[in-house]
Amino acid sequence: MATRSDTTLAERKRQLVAEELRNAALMLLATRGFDAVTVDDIVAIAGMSRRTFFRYFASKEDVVVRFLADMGADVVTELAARPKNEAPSVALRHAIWRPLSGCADQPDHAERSRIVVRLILDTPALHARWLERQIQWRSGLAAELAARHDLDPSTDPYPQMAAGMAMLALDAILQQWRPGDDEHRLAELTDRAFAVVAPALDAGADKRRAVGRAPDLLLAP
Amino acid sequence: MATRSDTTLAERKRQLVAEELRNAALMLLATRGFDAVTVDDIVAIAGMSRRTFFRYFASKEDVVVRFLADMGADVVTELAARPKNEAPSVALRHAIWRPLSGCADQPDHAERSRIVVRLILDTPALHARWLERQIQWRSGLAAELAARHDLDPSTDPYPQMAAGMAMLALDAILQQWRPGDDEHRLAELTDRAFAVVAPALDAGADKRRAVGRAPDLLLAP
DNA sequence: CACTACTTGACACTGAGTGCCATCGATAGC
DNA sequence: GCTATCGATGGCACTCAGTGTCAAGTAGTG
Repeated sequence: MATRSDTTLAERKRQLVAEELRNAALMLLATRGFDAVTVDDIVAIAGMSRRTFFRYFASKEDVVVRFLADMGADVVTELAARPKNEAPSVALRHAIWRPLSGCADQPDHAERSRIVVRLILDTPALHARWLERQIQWRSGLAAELAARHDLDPSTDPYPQMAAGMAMLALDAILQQWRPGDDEHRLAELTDRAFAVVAPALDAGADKRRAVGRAPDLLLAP
Repeated sequence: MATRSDTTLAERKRQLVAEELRNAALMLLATRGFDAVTVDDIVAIAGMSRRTFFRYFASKEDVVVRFLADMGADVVTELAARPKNEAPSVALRHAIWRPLSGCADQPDHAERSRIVVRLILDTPALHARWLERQIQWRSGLAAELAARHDLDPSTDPYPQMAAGMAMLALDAILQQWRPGDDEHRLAELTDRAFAVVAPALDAGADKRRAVGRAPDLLLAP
């Protein structure tokens, strides 16, 4: 039996080590830039061996991306918790907002997150891994959306694309996140981003949606 | 002065070498899988040195991704060529369709392309690079869209997100591309994917679009 | 104390990617 | 016809990411 809820002593020790490594990594990467830092540099600061680093993180990119990766699970669970009759644009907007509000409430934690976001968006290698993560979330969101609206995800492109539009909104928000932005400003960015995709999100969720009215189809009707 | 248009002899020789390397690479990668093939394997088949490979391709991923990368430029130029008053959903649909129809007209070339697409979508490392490329196209498309509709891309999230939606559609199309699909089937997939995002594409392009009607905003009006 | 499970560090190894230099072949100028 | 030059190539050595393996240390448990 575990001593407390589900975190054993060993578990907490592991998290401590991981956090130590992450702190050292983020500090170096944010100041010197991604390519100018080697794993040896990181473990030298953290006072551990190179091998230990790779026991905790799958790659150098992983340290950075995982810092924001927990967001993904939050988004999916938040979407699942939204009322079933809610419009997709509203449910997804609140789902995306969940981790953002979590970032924004403590200013120091928010600033740290913002710096990591900038590092990711400005470093091609990190950006690629970040998008890879997003795809996993997208699949989770798509499955949830398909269930909510009783759609077949293997034939209907709506769930995947709706989830993708939520990710586009997230990207747009993070892209415009400026230093010193408070929670109010982030909420404003979120509302604006979702205003763009909302028409598609809400038009497509309905099974009896009107197709074929589109002009100039590649396939003549 | 060049002997013919803009391709010198040396230029054509370079392209020939690149094609030889690409053929060897694609053949091996498609049969054995991405991780099971080393660059040494590739150059052994192509009969060249390891060093030469990296003079033509920036990375192992690059060989595969560049095979489809020329699509990007086509899409942007096609969008620029569409009539200025055309609805965004129509213009973008035809822009995306351009490289797809180019793929689909010769069955053998189409099948080769389809296999490469599957390899990319099924290999995480390749998928990440593929998305990295898409980001570049997205910026190009966004710039073109901003110009078409006289929007300021630094403040208005529409151009970037609209370009992103076009990429989502492209992803959905490629994801559903099955063996033996002819041009007609690809056109059908394209129409269906764009039917999903069209409402947002066409609602957002208009400067005087209605915002604030969205229910349950994060910011109370 | 002995046993077990887990973590760590050290070493060696593969493979990607880069810098450097010697060489070869084609072309231009004498 | 000879040579200087330029670009492409190959070979070599190097850095760095990432992995497998093994020995040692450090808990908890009987």
